[in-house]
Amino acid sequence: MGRRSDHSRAQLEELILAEAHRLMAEGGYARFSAREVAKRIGYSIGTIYNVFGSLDALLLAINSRTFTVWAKWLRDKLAVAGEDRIAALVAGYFDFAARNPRLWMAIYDHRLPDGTEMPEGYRRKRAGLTGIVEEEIARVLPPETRDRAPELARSLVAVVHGHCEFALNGTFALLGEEQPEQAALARVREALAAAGAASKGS
Amino acid sequence: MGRRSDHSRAQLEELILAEAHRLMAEGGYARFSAREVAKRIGYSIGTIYNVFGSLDALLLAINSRTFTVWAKWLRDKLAVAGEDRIAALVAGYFDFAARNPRLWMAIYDHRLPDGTEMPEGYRRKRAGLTGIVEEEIARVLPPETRDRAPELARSLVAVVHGHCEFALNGTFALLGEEQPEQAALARVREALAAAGAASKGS
DNA sequence: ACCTGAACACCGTTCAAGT
DNA sequence: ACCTGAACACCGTTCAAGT
Repeated sequence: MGRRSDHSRAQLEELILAEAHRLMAEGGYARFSAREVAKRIGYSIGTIYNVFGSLDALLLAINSRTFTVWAKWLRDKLAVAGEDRIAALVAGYFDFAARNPRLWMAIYDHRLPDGTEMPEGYRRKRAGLTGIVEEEIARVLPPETRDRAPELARSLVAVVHGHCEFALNGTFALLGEEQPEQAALARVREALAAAGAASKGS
Repeated sequence: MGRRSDHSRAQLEELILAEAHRLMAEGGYARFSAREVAKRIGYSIGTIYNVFGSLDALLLAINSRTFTVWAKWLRDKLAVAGEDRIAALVAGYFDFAARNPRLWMAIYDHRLPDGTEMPEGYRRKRAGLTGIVEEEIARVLPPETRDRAPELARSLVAVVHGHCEFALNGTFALLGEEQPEQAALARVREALAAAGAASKGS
Protein backbone atom coordinates (compact mmCIF):
# COMPACT_ATOMS: atom_id res chain seq x y z
CA MET A 1 0.00 0.00 0.00
CA GLY A 2 2.49 2.64 1.13
CA ARG A 3 2.04 5.84 3.06
CA ARG A 4 -1.21 6.40 4.88
CA SER A 5 -0.46 9.27 7.19
CA ASP A 6 -3.75 8.78 8.95
CA HIS A 7 -1.60 9.56 11.96
CA SER A 8 1.56 11.48 12.61
CA ARG A 9 4.53 9.59 13.90
CA ALA A 10 3.79 10.73 17.46
CA GLN A 11 0.14 9.78 17.17
CA LEU A 12 1.08 6.39 15.79
CA GLU A 13 3.49 5.83 18.65
CA GLU A 14 0.79 6.65 21.18
CA LEU A 15 -1.77 4.53 19.31
CA ILE A 16 0.50 1.50 19.44
CA LEU A 17 1.63 2.00 23.02
CA ALA A 18 -1.89 2.58 24.35
CA GLU A 19 -3.18 -0.57 22.69
CA ALA A 20 -0.13 -2.55 23.77
CA HIS A 21 -0.61 -1.43 27.37
CA ARG A 22 -4.27 -2.46 27.19
CA LEU A 23 -3.39 -5.86 25.74
CA MET A 24 -0.80 -6.44 28.45
CA ALA A 25 -3.33 -5.48 31.14
CA GLU A 26 -5.82 -7.95 29.68
CA GLY A 27 -3.74 -10.98 28.83
CA GLY A 28 -0.45 -10.57 30.64
CA TYR A 29 3.11 -11.14 29.48
CA ALA A 30 2.69 -14.75 28.36
CA ARG A 31 -0.12 -13.94 25.95
CA PHE A 32 1.22 -10.62 24.71
CA SER A 33 2.08 -10.34 21.03
CA ALA A 34 3.13 -7.48 18.78
CA ARG A 35 1.14 -9.02 15.95
CA GLU A 36 -2.02 -8.85 18.03
CA VAL A 37 -1.38 -5.18 18.78
CA ALA A 38 -0.99 -4.51 15.05
CA LYS A 39 -4.20 -6.34 14.28
CA ARG A 40 -6.15 -4.38 16.90
CA ILE A 41 -5.09 -0.97 15.65
CA GLY A 42 -5.44 -1.91 11.98
CA TYR A 43 -1.80 -1.49 11.02
CA SER A 44 0.57 -4.13 9.72
CA ILE A 45 3.14 -5.84 11.89
CA GLY A 46 5.83 -4.01 9.95
CA THR A 47 4.62 -0.70 11.31
CA ILE A 48 5.15 -1.79 14.91
CA TYR A 49 8.77 -2.47 14.00
CA ASN A 50 9.10 0.79 12.09
CA VAL A 51 8.05 2.70 15.19
CA PHE A 52 9.50 0.70 18.08
CA GLY A 53 12.30 -1.24 16.42
CA SER A 54 11.91 -4.42 18.44
CA LEU A 55 9.62 -6.28 20.78
CA ASP A 56 11.97 -5.54 23.67
CA ALA A 57 11.68 -1.81 23.03
CA LEU A 58 7.88 -2.02 22.98
CA LEU A 59 7.82 -4.01 26.20
CA LEU A 60 10.14 -1.48 27.81
CA ALA A 61 7.77 1.30 26.75
CA ILE A 62 4.81 -0.60 28.22
CA ASN A 63 6.55 -1.12 31.55
CA SER A 64 7.73 2.46 31.53
CA ARG A 65 4.13 3.59 31.25
CA THR A 66 3.17 1.29 34.10
CA PHE A 67 5.82 2.94 36.26
CA THR A 68 4.37 6.35 35.48
CA VAL A 69 0.85 5.27 36.41
CA TRP A 70 2.12 3.54 39.53
CA ALA A 71 4.12 6.55 40.71
CA LYS A 72 1.09 8.80 40.27
CA TRP A 73 -1.03 6.27 42.16
CA LEU A 74 1.40 6.34 45.09
CA ARG A 75 1.66 10.13 45.13
CA ASP A 76 -2.14 10.43 45.10
CA LYS A 77 -2.39 8.02 48.02
CA LEU A 78 0.23 9.95 49.94
CA ALA A 79 -1.55 13.23 49.23
CA VAL A 80 -4.63 12.06 51.11
CA ALA A 81 -2.80 9.99 53.72
CA GLY A 82 -3.16 10.68 57.43
CA GLU A 83 -0.39 10.54 59.97
CA ASP A 84 0.73 7.04 59.07
CA ARG A 85 2.30 7.65 55.67
CA ILE A 86 4.33 4.45 55.76
CA ALA A 87 1.14 2.39 56.01
CA ALA A 88 -0.33 4.40 53.13
CA LEU A 89 2.73 3.63 51.03
CA VAL A 90 2.61 -0.11 51.68
CA ALA A 91 -1.13 -0.16 51.04
CA GLY A 92 -0.64 1.82 47.85
CA TYR A 93 1.99 -0.65 46.66
CA PHE A 94 -0.28 -3.63 47.25
CA ASP A 95 -3.42 -1.91 45.90
CA PHE A 96 -1.76 -1.05 42.64
CA ALA A 97 -0.44 -4.56 42.14
CA ALA A 98 -3.78 -6.14 43.06
CA ARG A 99 -5.73 -3.90 40.69
CA ASN A 100 -3.23 -4.22 37.84
CA PRO A 101 -1.76 -7.66 38.38
CA ARG A 102 -0.77 -8.37 34.78
CA LEU A 103 0.80 -4.96 34.27
CA TRP A 104 2.61 -5.23 37.58
CA MET A 105 3.91 -8.71 36.88
CA ALA A 106 4.98 -7.78 33.35
CA ILE A 107 7.57 -5.44 34.88
CA TYR A 108 9.35 -8.46 36.33
CA ASP A 109 8.43 -10.98 33.62
CA HIS A 110 10.29 -9.09 30.94
CA ARG A 111 14.06 -9.49 30.95
CA LEU A 112 16.42 -7.84 28.52
CA PRO A 113 18.79 -10.06 26.52
CA ASP A 114 22.00 -10.84 28.36
CA GLY A 115 24.36 -8.05 27.37
CA THR A 116 21.69 -5.35 27.04
CA GLU A 117 21.51 -2.31 29.30
CA MET A 118 18.24 -0.69 30.36
CA PRO A 119 17.75 2.68 28.65
CA GLU A 120 18.44 5.71 30.83
CA GLY A 121 14.84 6.97 30.89
CA TYR A 122 13.64 3.62 32.11
CA ARG A 123 16.27 3.52 34.84
CA ARG A 124 15.33 7.01 36.02
CA LYS A 125 11.65 6.20 36.24
CA ARG A 126 12.35 3.10 38.22
CA ALA A 127 14.72 4.87 40.58
CA GLY A 128 12.08 7.59 40.94
CA LEU A 129 9.65 5.12 42.47
CA THR A 130 12.20 4.19 45.09
CA GLY A 131 12.79 7.89 45.59
CA ILE A 132 9.22 8.33 46.77
CA VAL A 133 9.79 5.65 49.39
CA GLU A 134 13.11 7.16 50.38
CA GLU A 135 11.49 10.51 51.15
CA GLU A 136 8.91 8.95 53.42
CA ILE A 137 11.49 6.91 55.24
CA ALA A 138 13.73 9.91 55.77
CA ARG A 139 10.74 11.75 57.23
CA VAL A 140 10.25 9.08 59.86
CA LEU A 141 13.87 8.50 60.85
CA PRO A 142 15.52 10.52 63.60
CA PRO A 143 18.17 12.97 62.37
CA GLU A 144 21.00 10.74 63.59
CA THR A 145 20.09 7.84 61.32
CA ARG A 146 18.54 9.76 58.44
CA ASP A 147 21.50 8.96 56.19
CA ARG A 148 20.38 5.36 56.21
CA ALA A 149 17.21 6.28 54.29
CA PRO A 150 18.50 5.32 50.79
CA GLU A 151 19.78 1.95 51.92
CA LEU A 152 16.62 1.25 53.94
CA ALA A 153 14.37 2.35 51.09
CA ARG A 154 15.97 -0.14 48.68
CA SER A 155 15.71 -2.95 51.18
CA LEU A 156 12.16 -2.20 52.28
CA VAL A 157 10.97 -1.98 48.70
CA ALA A 158 12.41 -5.48 48.30
CA VAL A 159 10.58 -6.58 51.45
CA VAL A 160 7.24 -5.31 50.20
CA HIS A 161 7.94 -6.57 46.69
CA GLY A 162 8.59 -10.08 47.96
CA HIS A 163 5.31 -10.17 49.88
CA CYS A 164 3.42 -8.68 46.96
CA GLU A 165 4.79 -11.18 44.48
CA PHE A 166 3.99 -14.12 46.74
CA ALA A 167 0.49 -12.72 47.17
CA LEU A 168 -0.11 -12.45 43.43
CA ASN A 169 1.56 -15.63 42.21
CA GLY A 170 -0.19 -17.93 44.66
CA THR A 171 2.81 -18.79 46.85
CA PHE A 172 1.18 -17.32 49.95
CA ALA A 173 -2.13 -19.03 49.22
CA LEU A 174 -0.22 -22.31 48.94
CA LEU A 175 1.51 -21.69 52.27
CA GLY A 176 -1.70 -20.64 54.04
CA GLU A 177 -0.87 -16.97 54.41
CA GLU A 178 -4.01 -14.87 54.23
CA GLN A 179 -2.78 -11.40 55.11
CA PRO A 180 0.29 -10.67 53.00
CA GLU A 181 -0.06 -6.91 53.27
CA GLN A 182 -0.21 -6.94 57.07
CA ALA A 183 2.83 -9.20 57.16
CA ALA A 184 4.74 -6.84 54.86
CA LEU A 185 3.78 -3.80 56.92
CA ALA A 186 4.84 -5.56 60.12
CA ARG A 187 8.29 -6.31 58.68
CA VAL A 188 8.63 -2.70 57.49
CA ARG A 189 7.73 -1.36 60.92
CA GLU A 190 10.21 -3.65 62.64
CA ALA A 191 13.00 -2.49 60.35
CA LEU A 192 12.12 1.16 60.83
CA ALA A 193 11.85 0.73 64.60
CA ALA A 194 15.29 -0.91 64.61
CA ALA A 195 16.61 2.18 62.80
CA GLY A 196 15.15 4.39 65.51
CA ALA A 197 11.99 5.58 63.77
CA ALA A 198 9.14 6.89 65.87
CA SER A 199 6.69 4.01 66.17
CA LYS A 200 3.17 4.71 64.98
CA GLY A 201 0.89 2.10 66.53
CA SER A 202 2.63 -1.03 65.19
CA MET B 1 8.73 -45.16 12.35
CA GLY B 2 6.85 -46.56 15.29
CA ARG B 3 8.04 -48.28 18.46
CA ARG B 4 11.68 -48.01 19.38
CA SER B 5 11.77 -49.11 22.98
CA ASP B 6 15.36 -48.02 23.26
CA HIS B 7 14.14 -46.88 26.65
CA SER B 8 11.42 -47.90 29.05
CA ARG B 9 8.77 -45.36 29.83
CA ALA B 10 10.49 -44.44 33.10
CA GLN B 11 13.86 -44.09 31.38
CA LEU B 12 12.32 -41.94 28.70
CA GLU B 13 10.72 -39.70 31.32
CA GLU B 14 14.06 -39.26 33.05
CA LEU B 15 15.86 -38.71 29.75
CA ILE B 16 13.47 -35.92 28.81
CA LEU B 17 13.38 -34.31 32.23
CA ALA B 18 17.15 -34.36 32.68
CA GLU B 19 17.72 -32.73 29.29
CA ALA B 20 14.92 -30.22 29.90
CA HIS B 21 16.42 -29.25 33.24
CA ARG B 22 19.79 -28.78 31.59
CA LEU B 23 18.32 -26.66 28.81
CA MET B 24 16.51 -24.48 31.36
CA ALA B 25 19.72 -24.04 33.34
CA GLU B 26 21.53 -22.97 30.17
CA GLY B 27 19.06 -20.74 28.40
CA GLY B 28 16.42 -19.82 30.94
CA TYR B 29 12.66 -19.68 30.64
CA ALA B 30 12.48 -17.30 27.69
CA ARG B 31 14.59 -19.51 25.47
CA PHE B 32 13.26 -22.84 26.64
CA SER B 33 11.46 -25.00 24.07
CA ALA B 34 10.06 -28.53 24.12
CA ARG B 35 11.11 -28.95 20.50
CA GLU B 36 14.72 -28.22 21.41
CA VAL B 37 14.59 -30.83 24.17
CA ALA B 38 13.28 -33.37 21.66
CA LYS B 39 16.01 -32.51 19.21
CA ARG B 40 18.73 -32.90 21.83
CA ILE B 41 17.65 -36.35 22.96
CA GLY B 42 16.94 -37.57 19.45
CA TYR B 43 13.23 -38.16 19.86
CA SER B 44 10.39 -36.46 18.02
CA ILE B 45 8.37 -33.64 19.50
CA GLY B 46 5.39 -36.00 19.66
CA THR B 47 7.20 -38.14 22.23
CA ILE B 48 7.55 -35.24 24.65
CA TYR B 49 3.79 -34.86 24.51
CA ASN B 50 3.20 -38.60 24.85
CA VAL B 51 5.19 -38.61 28.07
CA PHE B 52 4.41 -35.26 29.68
CA GLY B 53 1.12 -34.30 28.05
CA SER B 54 1.80 -30.58 27.83
CA LEU B 55 4.48 -27.95 28.07
CA ASP B 56 3.04 -26.80 31.40
CA ALA B 57 3.43 -30.29 32.83
CA LEU B 58 7.05 -30.45 31.67
CA LEU B 59 7.81 -27.03 33.15
CA LEU B 60 6.22 -28.08 36.43
CA ALA B 61 8.43 -31.18 36.45
CA ILE B 62 11.51 -29.04 35.80
CA ASN B 63 10.69 -26.66 38.64
CA SER B 64 9.82 -29.55 40.89
CA ARG B 65 13.29 -30.96 40.32
CA THR B 66 14.80 -27.57 41.08
CA PHE B 67 12.95 -27.55 44.41
CA THR B 68 14.40 -30.95 45.25
CA VAL B 69 17.94 -29.83 44.47
CA TRP B 70 17.42 -26.58 46.35
CA ALA B 71 16.05 -28.30 49.46
CA LYS B 72 19.02 -30.68 49.52
CA TRP B 73 21.35 -27.70 49.10
CA LEU B 74 19.82 -25.98 52.12
CA ARG B 75 19.88 -29.10 54.27
CA ASP B 76 23.53 -29.68 53.40
CA LYS B 77 24.37 -26.10 54.35
CA LEU B 78 22.51 -26.45 57.64
CA ALA B 79 24.29 -29.72 58.37
CA VAL B 80 27.66 -27.96 58.41
CA ALA B 81 26.41 -24.68 59.87
CA GLY B 82 27.82 -23.28 63.08
CA GLU B 83 25.82 -21.55 65.76
CA ASP B 84 24.22 -19.02 63.46
CA ARG B 85 21.87 -21.26 61.49
CA ILE B 86 19.70 -18.35 60.36
CA ALA B 87 22.66 -16.76 58.60
CA ALA B 88 23.47 -20.12 57.02
CA LEU B 89 19.91 -20.36 55.74
CA VAL B 90 19.90 -16.90 54.20
CA ALA B 91 23.33 -17.50 52.67
CA GLY B 92 22.14 -20.87 51.32
CA TYR B 93 19.12 -19.22 49.74
CA PHE B 94 21.23 -16.60 47.99
CA ASP B 95 24.00 -19.01 47.01
CA PHE B 96 21.62 -21.37 45.32
CA ALA B 97 19.93 -18.60 43.37
CA ALA B 98 23.26 -17.05 42.37
CA ARG B 99 24.68 -20.36 41.18
CA ASN B 100 21.50 -21.45 39.40
CA PRO B 101 19.97 -18.15 38.34
CA ARG B 102 18.00 -19.44 35.36
CA LEU B 103 16.63 -22.43 37.21
CA TRP B 104 15.74 -20.27 40.19
CA MET B 105 14.02 -17.63 38.09
CA ALA B 106 12.14 -20.24 36.05
CA ILE B 107 10.24 -21.15 39.22
CA TYR B 108 8.68 -17.70 39.21
CA ASP B 109 8.64 -17.15 35.45
CA HIS B 110 6.29 -20.02 34.81
CA ARG B 111 2.65 -19.36 35.61
CA LEU B 112 -0.13 -21.88 35.19
CA PRO B 113 -3.12 -20.91 33.02
CA ASP B 114 -5.79 -19.02 34.91
CA GLY B 115 -8.09 -21.71 36.25
CA THR B 116 -5.40 -24.36 36.75
CA GLU B 117 -4.38 -25.67 40.16
CA MET B 118 -0.82 -26.72 41.02
CA PRO B 119 -0.56 -30.50 41.37
CA GLU B 120 -0.40 -31.79 44.93
CA GLY B 121 3.15 -33.12 44.69
CA TYR B 122 4.39 -29.75 43.54
CA ARG B 123 2.58 -27.97 46.36
CA ARG B 124 4.06 -30.33 48.91
CA LYS B 125 7.61 -29.84 47.68
CA ARG B 126 7.22 -26.12 47.77
CA ALA B 127 5.72 -26.10 51.24
CA GLY B 128 8.55 -28.41 52.30
CA LEU B 129 11.10 -25.73 51.55
CA THR B 130 9.29 -23.29 53.81
CA GLY B 131 9.12 -26.09 56.38
CA ILE B 132 12.93 -26.10 56.61
CA VAL B 133 12.84 -22.38 57.38
CA GLU B 134 10.04 -22.84 59.88
CA GLU B 135 12.07 -25.36 61.89
CA GLU B 136 15.04 -23.04 62.18
CA ILE B 137 12.86 -20.13 63.20
CA ALA B 138 11.09 -22.18 65.84
CA ARG B 139 14.50 -23.17 67.20
CA VAL B 140 15.45 -19.55 67.72
CA LEU B 141 12.20 -18.22 69.16
CA PRO B 142 11.50 -18.30 72.89
CA PRO B 143 8.82 -20.81 73.94
CA GLU B 144 6.22 -18.07 74.44
CA THR B 145 6.28 -16.93 70.81
CA ARG B 146 7.16 -20.23 69.16
CA ASP B 147 3.64 -20.53 67.72
CA ARG B 148 4.45 -17.60 65.48
CA ALA B 149 7.07 -19.65 63.61
CA PRO B 150 4.84 -20.65 60.64
CA GLU B 151 3.64 -17.11 60.05
CA LEU B 152 7.15 -15.69 60.45
CA ALA B 153 8.63 -18.34 58.16
CA ARG B 154 6.26 -17.43 55.32
CA SER B 155 6.95 -13.74 55.73
CA LEU B 156 10.72 -14.06 56.07
CA VAL B 157 10.93 -16.27 53.01
CA ALA B 158 9.16 -13.45 51.19
CA VAL B 159 11.66 -10.96 52.62
CA VAL B 160 14.65 -12.97 51.41
CA HIS B 161 12.94 -13.77 48.12
CA GLY B 162 12.37 -10.09 47.41
CA HIS B 163 16.01 -9.25 48.02
CA CYS B 164 17.18 -12.22 46.00
CA GLU B 165 15.00 -11.36 43.03
CA PHE B 166 16.14 -7.74 43.02
CA ALA B 167 19.73 -8.96 43.19
CA LEU B 168 19.33 -11.27 40.20
CA ASN B 169 17.14 -9.14 37.95
CA GLY B 170 19.28 -6.03 38.20
CA THR B 171 16.93 -3.89 40.26
CA PHE B 172 19.42 -3.56 43.09
CA ALA B 173 22.26 -2.80 40.70
CA LEU B 174 20.10 -0.05 39.23
CA LEU B 175 19.38 1.37 42.69
CA GLY B 176 23.00 1.21 43.79
CA GLU B 177 22.61 -1.61 46.31
CA GLU B 178 25.74 -3.70 46.47
CA GLN B 179 25.08 -6.03 49.38
CA PRO B 180 21.63 -7.54 48.90
CA GLU B 181 22.36 -10.55 51.06
CA GLN B 182 23.50 -8.49 54.02
CA ALA B 183 20.40 -6.32 53.70
CA ALA B 184 18.14 -9.37 53.65
CA LEU B 185 19.86 -10.87 56.67
CA ALA B 186 19.57 -7.57 58.56
CA ARG B 187 15.78 -7.48 57.92
CA VAL B 188 15.44 -11.10 59.01
CA ARG B 189 17.33 -10.45 62.22
CA GLU B 190 15.22 -7.40 63.02
CA ALA B 191 12.02 -9.39 62.56
CA LEU B 192 13.28 -12.24 64.70
CA ALA B 193 14.50 -9.87 67.39
CA ALA B 194 11.08 -8.23 67.43
CA ALA B 195 9.57 -11.67 68.00
CA GLY B 196 11.86 -12.17 70.98
CA ALA B 197 14.52 -14.36 69.41
CA ALA B 198 17.93 -14.53 71.04
CA SER B 199 20.15 -12.17 69.06
CA LYS B 200 23.27 -13.72 67.56
CA GLY B 201 25.63 -10.90 66.79
CA SER B 202 23.32 -8.81 64.61
C1' DA C 1 8.68 8.84 3.14
C1' DC C 2 5.75 5.65 4.81
C1' DC C 3 3.61 1.36 5.13
C1' DT C 4 2.74 -3.34 3.68
C1' DG C 5 2.84 -8.22 3.75
C1' DA C 6 5.31 -12.15 2.08
C1' DA C 7 9.20 -14.82 3.65
C1' DC C 8 11.92 -17.05 7.08
C1' DA C 9 12.83 -19.48 11.10
C1' DC C 10 10.99 -20.58 14.85
C1' DC C 11 6.98 -22.01 18.49
C1' DG C 12 3.03 -25.43 21.04
C1' DT C 13 -0.23 -28.86 20.01
C1' DT C 14 -2.69 -32.59 17.67
C1' DC C 15 -3.29 -36.88 15.50
C1' DA C 16 -3.44 -40.04 11.39
C1' DA C 17 -0.22 -43.10 9.86
C1' DG C 18 3.50 -46.14 10.20
C1' DT C 19 6.11 -50.24 12.48
C1' DA D 1 1.86 -50.24 21.86
C1' DC D 2 4.87 -46.87 20.75
C1' DC D 3 6.67 -43.29 18.10
C1' DT D 4 6.79 -40.22 14.19
C1' DG D 5 6.33 -36.10 11.64
C1' DA D 6 3.22 -33.51 8.82
C1' DA D 7 -0.32 -30.14 9.63
C1' DC D 8 -2.24 -26.19 11.90
C1' DA D 9 -2.25 -21.89 14.03
C1' DC D 10 0.42 -19.11 15.96
C1' DC D 11 5.13 -16.24 17.03
C1' DG D 12 9.33 -12.30 16.16
C1' DT D 13 11.92 -10.24 12.62
C1' DT D 14 13.38 -8.58 8.09
C1' DC D 15 13.07 -6.21 3.87
C1' DA D 16 11.88 -5.79 -1.13
C1' DA D 17 8.16 -3.79 -3.16
C1' DG D 18 4.40 -0.76 -3.55
C1' DT D 19 2.18 4.11 -3.27
